Amino acid sequence: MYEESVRQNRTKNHFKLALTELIKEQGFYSITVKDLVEQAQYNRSTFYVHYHDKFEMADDLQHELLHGLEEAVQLPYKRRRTINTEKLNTSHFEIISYVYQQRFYFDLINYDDTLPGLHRSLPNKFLDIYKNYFAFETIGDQPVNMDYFKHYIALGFYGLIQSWIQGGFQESQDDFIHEVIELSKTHIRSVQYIGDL
Amino acid sequence: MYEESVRQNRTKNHFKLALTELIKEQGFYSITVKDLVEQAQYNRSTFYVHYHDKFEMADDLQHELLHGLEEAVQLPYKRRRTINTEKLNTSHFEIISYVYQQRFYFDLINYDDTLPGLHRSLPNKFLDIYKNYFAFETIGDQPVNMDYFKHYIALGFYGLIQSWIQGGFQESQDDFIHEVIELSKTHIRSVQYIGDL
DNA sequence: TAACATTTGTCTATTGTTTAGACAGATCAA
DNA sequence: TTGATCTGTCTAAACAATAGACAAATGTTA
Repeated sequence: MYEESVRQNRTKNHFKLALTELIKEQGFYSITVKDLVEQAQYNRSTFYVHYHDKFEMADDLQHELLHGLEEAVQLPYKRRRTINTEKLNTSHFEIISYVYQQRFYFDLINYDDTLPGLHRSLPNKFLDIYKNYFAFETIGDQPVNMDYFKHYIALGFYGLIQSWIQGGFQESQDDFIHEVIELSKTHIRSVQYIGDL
Repeated sequence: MYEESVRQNRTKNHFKLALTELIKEQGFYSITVKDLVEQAQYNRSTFYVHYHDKFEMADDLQHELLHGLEEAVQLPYKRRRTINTEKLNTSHFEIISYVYQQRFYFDLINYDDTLPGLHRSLPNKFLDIYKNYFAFETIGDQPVNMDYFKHYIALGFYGLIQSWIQGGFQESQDDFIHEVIELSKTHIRSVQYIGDL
């Protein structure tokens, strides 16, 4: 496994930024490598040093974003917020924080001709996270189909994030968190993060 | 006069970004070169390749911003907005556009311990611009002290920009432009841009 | 104020990224 | 079908970024 140097990452980040800008302007499909290097202000050779083609690059960006979400969930409690977390666990804050911090990129879900596969992979990542990192307790003794339940919760949370993104992040991060808490009080009362047990 | 390469400018921009972030975090005075290179993720040697010290760098950033304002005024009419410009000339739109586009940097006026001299140089630049690029017609036949008048108009416009910045750009660019137009209807009816004559 | 630690500014040699330019083949548009 | 543009690959050369050392200046603490 090769480590990527700081310099290489810097260059790749410039390309990712350029790609995102161009997707918003003209859509993914019509973008050429020439467009990319002009936007990013690099030589065409430089692009090929880092990527084989624009699809590899799009994958790289997409994986980075999805991986970032997963990492956010696993963050230790250092960065815990000074907010009443009675009903919402820390991981949810970290996810929201990460999305907001990377909002320029997550904004890509507002476009149709965007990172290939993003519209499927992003909700799927939320599902994954709920499957792998969260445990639930049922309230009362009525039996629940846990698989359905996780789908329900995961996609519900994704829906909230989605509407926040689609609204152009009108609400501040803190306002949004409060909204989510209010909603969770009525609907996801039983969520428990494994790390909390 | 040496031309700076694209690569050099890219590096300098990273440093300028880092400087701005650090000013907002800890103020200008206490920033060391070490802090800067850590924030910008460069080697300390690299900093000294581009700048003699942090003051030279701060000057560079400050001049870039002021110069950008002046260039905005001189922009041709290509980028003219599709808005009713009856009462406000194109240059005002360009200034507002530039400030918004560079809002991360102009935000620096909200800090006390910031780019040295910025709190004087910025309003002065507005004055300069009014002196050098705008001509006025007096309405009616009462004589007006033109020097006073330009100070009045220039600082007034700066005040509007300032409160927009200080409010964290709450209003959208278009909303703000409309506000300015409304105000200008009552107060700066006689402004004429030389290029418009 | 003495001792210690940190930061500064300058310098060299080395590393490694970015570059220009060429090429044949693929794709696009008229 | 022709001409134009874009692709992917490859070189050698240009150049920016780096590690590391140094003496001097500055800051900190006892």
